[in-house]
Amino acid sequence: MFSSESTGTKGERTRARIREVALQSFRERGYDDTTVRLIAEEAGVSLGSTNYHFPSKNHLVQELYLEVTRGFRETAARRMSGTTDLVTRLRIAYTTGLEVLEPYHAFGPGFLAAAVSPRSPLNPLSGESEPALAEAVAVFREAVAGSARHGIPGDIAEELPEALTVGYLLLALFWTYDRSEGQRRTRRLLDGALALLGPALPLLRLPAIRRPVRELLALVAEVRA
Amino acid sequence: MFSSESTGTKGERTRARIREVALQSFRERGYDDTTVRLIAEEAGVSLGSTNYHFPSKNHLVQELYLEVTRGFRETAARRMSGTTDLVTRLRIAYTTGLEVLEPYHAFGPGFLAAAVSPRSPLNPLSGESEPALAEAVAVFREAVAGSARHGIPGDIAEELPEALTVGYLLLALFWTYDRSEGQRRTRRLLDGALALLGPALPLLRLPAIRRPVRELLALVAEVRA
DNA sequence: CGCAGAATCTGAACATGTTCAGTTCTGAGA
DNA sequence: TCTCAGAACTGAACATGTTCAGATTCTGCG
Repeated sequence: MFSSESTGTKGERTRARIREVALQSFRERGYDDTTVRLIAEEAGVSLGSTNYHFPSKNHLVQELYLEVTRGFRETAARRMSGTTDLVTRLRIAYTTGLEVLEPYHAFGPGFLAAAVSPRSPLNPLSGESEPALAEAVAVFREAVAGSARHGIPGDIAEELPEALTVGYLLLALFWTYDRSEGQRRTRRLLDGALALLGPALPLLRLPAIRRPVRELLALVAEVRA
Repeated sequence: MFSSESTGTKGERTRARIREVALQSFRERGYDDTTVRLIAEEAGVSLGSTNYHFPSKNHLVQELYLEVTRGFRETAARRMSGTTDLVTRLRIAYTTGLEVLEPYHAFGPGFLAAAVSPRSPLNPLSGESEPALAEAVAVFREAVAGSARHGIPGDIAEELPEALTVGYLLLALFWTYDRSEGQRRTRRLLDGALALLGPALPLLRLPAIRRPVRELLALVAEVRA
């Protein structure tokens, strides 16, 4: 509520008001039921005004992304500070990542449909989402950086944060589809993957494993919309 | 062109004509530039008529799916018949899967956006896509069934085809994002994954590996929109 | 053949995101 | 205080997918 206070130019205030009304509506009504006309009405501006401040409806969701990923980063960083074990830190990162998405699960499909197209500015991998994506990558970079004795070869460790972030996006994709109570299945998927990570890490010392893994990580890390 | 011949009831003929015009347009113009009004005009029917025969635009893409996956199954089956090595068979299956998608790469984003939402009938994992998905699962079931001495524990082999199909969908997702010439990067991703599969298969005999893998496969195999 | 009911078809109307030509307002400098 | 360029805003118009009440055509039966 404070951000729509009377600070900045008139334009900035209007923009903030639209932003706030939109985010509130996305949270309450989801993506589809939040129409641009509704936002305009609740913000007390005309239809055209929303498009003056935000080029498209998707740009408004972008603002939501940013808010969510910022919370992600802060919470995850705080929680990870207690341990230096890589797998444990990753578990915290992923679990927190699912937690911040929680309030939006009911609306997952709507957001997902708008988000997944490579052309959409809403796509987490698109250039316009870069700030939000950067927050997520930072979480995993910290997760890796703060861990000790994980014995991961340097060249692989370097690509890891980006690849782990893609992993988070895939986990979120699974989560969107997951209709089990409390998204229990997604948790199990995460548990299984992490359980595999422990025994698998030492294998990275074998060239027959390390070489393809490095190649895969590089490809995945570079994926961009 | 034969399917719009004068066979069946009048309704069936109109339906076939609409279907044909739509598929042709999807191939030429992609998803977005194929408007329902355009289809109606080219098929010589009214706007409402298309919605009488196909409840929505997405249902028309469903028809395209089916045609593509049928080609996928036929071609893959023919090509796999020469070998019994699991990894080789999988390579053939996945490579063929990418090949049948080839003509649509330019329009990937449009189709993808329409397809990915769990609510969309267009979603490969939705109930309405079941026939198309079944064709794909059949490809991978055959790939596994026709291979010899792969040494995969029975309980895991059972879930494998469904999980491999999800793998194909993810590969297609990566492919959609892949803007490298001829989607070279996707091929490399596939190569890397398959290179990992060879050395990894024997590890399935270790309980610490097998247990989480089985859990993961089960979760992934059951994913439905 | 004639007719009733079902199948098929029609086009206007609606909701929604987006565009844009034009209008109003704001604030810095004279 | 006055001016005016640019910022901010407006609402009509457009494109598109979908819906629906009604018109038209077809089909089988007497």
